[in-house]
Amino acid sequence: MHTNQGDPMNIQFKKGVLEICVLSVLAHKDCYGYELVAEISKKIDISEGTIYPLLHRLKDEGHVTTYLQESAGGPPRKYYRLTESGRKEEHEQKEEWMQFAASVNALLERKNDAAE
Amino acid sequence: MHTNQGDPMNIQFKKGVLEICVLSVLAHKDCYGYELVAEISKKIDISEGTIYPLLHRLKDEGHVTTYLQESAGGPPRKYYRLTESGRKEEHEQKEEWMQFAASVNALLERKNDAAE
DNA sequence: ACACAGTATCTTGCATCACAAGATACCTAC
DNA sequence: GTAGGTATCTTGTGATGCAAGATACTGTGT
Repeated sequence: MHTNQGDPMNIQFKKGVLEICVLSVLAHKDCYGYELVAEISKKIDISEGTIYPLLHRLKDEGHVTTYLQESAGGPPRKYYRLTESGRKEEHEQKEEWMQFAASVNALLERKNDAAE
Repeated sequence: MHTNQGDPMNIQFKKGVLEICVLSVLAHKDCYGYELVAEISKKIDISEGTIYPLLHRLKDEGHVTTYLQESAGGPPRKYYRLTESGRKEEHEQKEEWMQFAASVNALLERKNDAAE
């Protein structure tokens, strides 16, 4: 798969963020790994070598459960579904991200030294 | 030093972001390391074990130059000043961050599955 | 003189997480 | 059977933030 939109994009920026992205997509609908890569790559480049370990981590932590489902042309798909704990985590991490991004923006957009 | 505002804050979120934060503060005025920690910690918790390696990296990459200056009560301060390359880097990374944050927000704020 | 706190710089070892590259396997079409 | 698209997973590497500590200068209190 290869669905990036040109730029290499700073890898470091993604640290920790891809987890909340996955949780957020799963909050809308159950997905299988390959599908998640395609879905998220519309906005942020992500590779399969990233998604599978991430999904296994989320399962180990009890934030998702899985079920297998046949597919037309290919091996069976492993779907991931958010648990209650996963929904709570999605909400908390989203809040955290929003606050973090706001803090960074406040730092970057300050045009004068005198400010506070 | 200890200037955080309560929360532990997701460490992973900071990866790569602290660099643009440092560049951004230096774009306003020359600073020494200890001062940068205090300045940035108003918004985002950062430790000294992070700032010094980061500043050395920026110097190795030619984005900053340094000069020593006596201080009233304590050892001399090493001030960091942005180079032309540093200003360019500051601008580019800021653009990159803004676009990245916008992409993440777009993913997180999508309320319906049907969207695109 | 001595100890201690505040200021200031720097280093070492550790943890986390994304990625590239590749292995595996299923199915369809040629 | 060979190639390509679908799909999952693993291994090793790299980047970078942190805790903890070492170093050193200055001023204050005893």
